[in-house]
Amino acid sequence: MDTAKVTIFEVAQRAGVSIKTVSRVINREPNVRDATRVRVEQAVNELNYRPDQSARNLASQKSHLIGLVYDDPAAYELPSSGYIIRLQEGALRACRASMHELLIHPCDFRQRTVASELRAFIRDTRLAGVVLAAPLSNMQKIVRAVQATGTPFVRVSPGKPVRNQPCVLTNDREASAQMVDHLASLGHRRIAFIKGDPDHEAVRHRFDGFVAGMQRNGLKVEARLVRDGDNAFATGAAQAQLLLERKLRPTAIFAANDDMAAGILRTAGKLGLSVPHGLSVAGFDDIILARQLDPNLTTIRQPLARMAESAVTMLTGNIKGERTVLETIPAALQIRESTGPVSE
Amino acid sequence: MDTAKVTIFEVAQRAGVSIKTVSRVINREPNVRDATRVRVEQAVNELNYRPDQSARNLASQKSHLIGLVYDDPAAYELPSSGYIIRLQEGALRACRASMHELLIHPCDFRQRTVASELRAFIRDTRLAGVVLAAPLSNMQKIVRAVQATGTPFVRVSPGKPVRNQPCVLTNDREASAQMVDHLASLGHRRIAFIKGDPDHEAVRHRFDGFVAGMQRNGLKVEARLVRDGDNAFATGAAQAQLLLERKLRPTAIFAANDDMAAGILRTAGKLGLSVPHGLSVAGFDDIILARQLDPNLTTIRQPLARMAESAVTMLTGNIKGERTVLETIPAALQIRESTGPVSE
DNA sequence: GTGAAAGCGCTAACAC
DNA sequence: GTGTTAGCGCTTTCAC
Repeated sequence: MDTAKVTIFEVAQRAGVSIKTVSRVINREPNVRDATRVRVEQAVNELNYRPDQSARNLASQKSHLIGLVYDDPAAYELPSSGYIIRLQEGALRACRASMHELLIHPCDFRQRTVASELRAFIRDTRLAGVVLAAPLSNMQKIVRAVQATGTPFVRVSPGKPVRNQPCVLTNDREASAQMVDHLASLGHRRIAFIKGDPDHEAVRHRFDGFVAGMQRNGLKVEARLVRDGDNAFATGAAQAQLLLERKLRPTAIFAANDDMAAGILRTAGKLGLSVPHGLSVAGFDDIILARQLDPNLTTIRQPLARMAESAVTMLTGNIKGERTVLETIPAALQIRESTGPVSE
Repeated sequence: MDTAKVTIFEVAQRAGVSIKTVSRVINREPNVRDATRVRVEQAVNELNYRPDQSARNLASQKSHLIGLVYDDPAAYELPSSGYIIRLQEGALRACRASMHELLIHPCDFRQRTVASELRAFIRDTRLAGVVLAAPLSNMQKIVRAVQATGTPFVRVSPGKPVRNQPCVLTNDREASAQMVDHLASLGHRRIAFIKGDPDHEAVRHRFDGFVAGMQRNGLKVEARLVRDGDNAFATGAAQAQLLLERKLRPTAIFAANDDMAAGILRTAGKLGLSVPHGLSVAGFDDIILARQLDPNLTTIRQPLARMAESAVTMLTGNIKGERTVLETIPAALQIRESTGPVSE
């Protein structure tokens, strides 16, 4: 197919310039006369020349590899696949645009050795940059380990910014508050909330947003209507059972994630309570299942793909001198069938 | 954090050997006395030396990168995320075991330029090997493009083997037949089948397996009970509607994939037909949704992770001289709630 | 604007 | 068994 590999020398020779000039053209460096540039480009095309990445990497001491680091789903249940795929989708988009390649690196934060393992990975691969996804991006032990390598990195996190740690955020707290606005506008006043896994900082913000939303709508957060959860379907189902057994039951339940919201729907079904007529249900994440449930789940969609895309762009852009250190991409309410007006 | 990078020279000096010996130790080459090896390893540890991948890549003309190539899900609906994640999971497992890194590369086979785009990718990254997943692995135009690069590759395919094309297979045809065995053992005789997307070779085998299964159980394949499909939920729902409107309706419907099977369940629900008492439903793929449906879906699970793992192992193993060219990993029936005895 | 020379840190081939 | 000598194909530095 290809004949022997064509190197920068052949190109230089054909274009009648030195290899350095070819190098300049390839790397879009300044200080090349237009005419020269054109000649070189022509030679590149004619010879079908492609620079050898290994050689560039060695000489320049960096690679064109972006690492995407996220929590290892093998340890989770499979719903996390949607989360990961969307991150990858965005990261890949940005990688293609900037001629980088994407290396995926799930890692288990429950393991003692994460930090050193991550350090080794980054060092061995000489990554051009690292994208650190939640929940890892909210664990300072891990972020610091990455930071210590000196490799550019960006946190992708629905959380709070941290000094000196480049980050792509989303306004999940505000989005939660907006969900309360939505429920309030439908006439709901007794709104229950099922919290998420307390280990996930990002998920905690959702409760904060709920509280903020209740307050700004003049509604009272009743302690009994706020339940602990752990992000699992079963917990959503169980807590919903407890909430709906009450004499004065909530007219709406907002769960910190979709899995638990799905559990709520199941319980409502079992209790013969129609949704949304007898009960409104809202979730958070917009997992694939959300649109497959009956009724479709009203939820909040984090712009994961766009966040990851933006993170990679920050990484590959920074190299050329631009500097973005913080960016916020808004989450969007997905109003669907599981929320409706109160009917009492 | 790290001080100046330590190179093979420092290690050699400290161990009192030449750099070549260090290189031998690192690459586990033979011809090193044990005592020497130990001294070198000690020096490596003391200095915390890590070989520079870029340098090795350049010198050895190959990288430690494995490319995982699959159809771009952006063009599909999101259920494919489970498929991709499982492939990645297995590939990553094997990569970690052999000290390789995984580069993911979704690509859209509907695009005219796939072949050349893939070629450029493989060439530019100097991959150590390529794993080609279905449906791409069943498209000869694409397989040949990969083959032409000279880079080792393995097809991951629930399909038929092709001469000179290393492949990890699964017995999906036989698994489909086994599903018919299962249904037949429950007393079903009028079993309908909804075919998949005719463009996907792998999905066609499922129909073949259905026919084989019917025959070996002495059952007749009724043309009217075999419906065309395209892998989509909506199609499953629509075809189920047609099938269930018949005066002599099937007691079981077997769909070529889970999405369509989910559609069947929906239709059955609408028609007030209880599953499995009034109708048995079986799918293929074991997507995440399969266990979330009510009733849980009986289906067939392709061992995707193990297939991808095996593919990467073939790739990294071959390099050391071993040669496996074909491997078959069996798919397993997942008998759940959606199939049960006929009740007529 | 352009070029010459000097590496980047390793592996390969062959000598010892 | 072990060492020596050349590169791998590029980028960098600095001269012109």
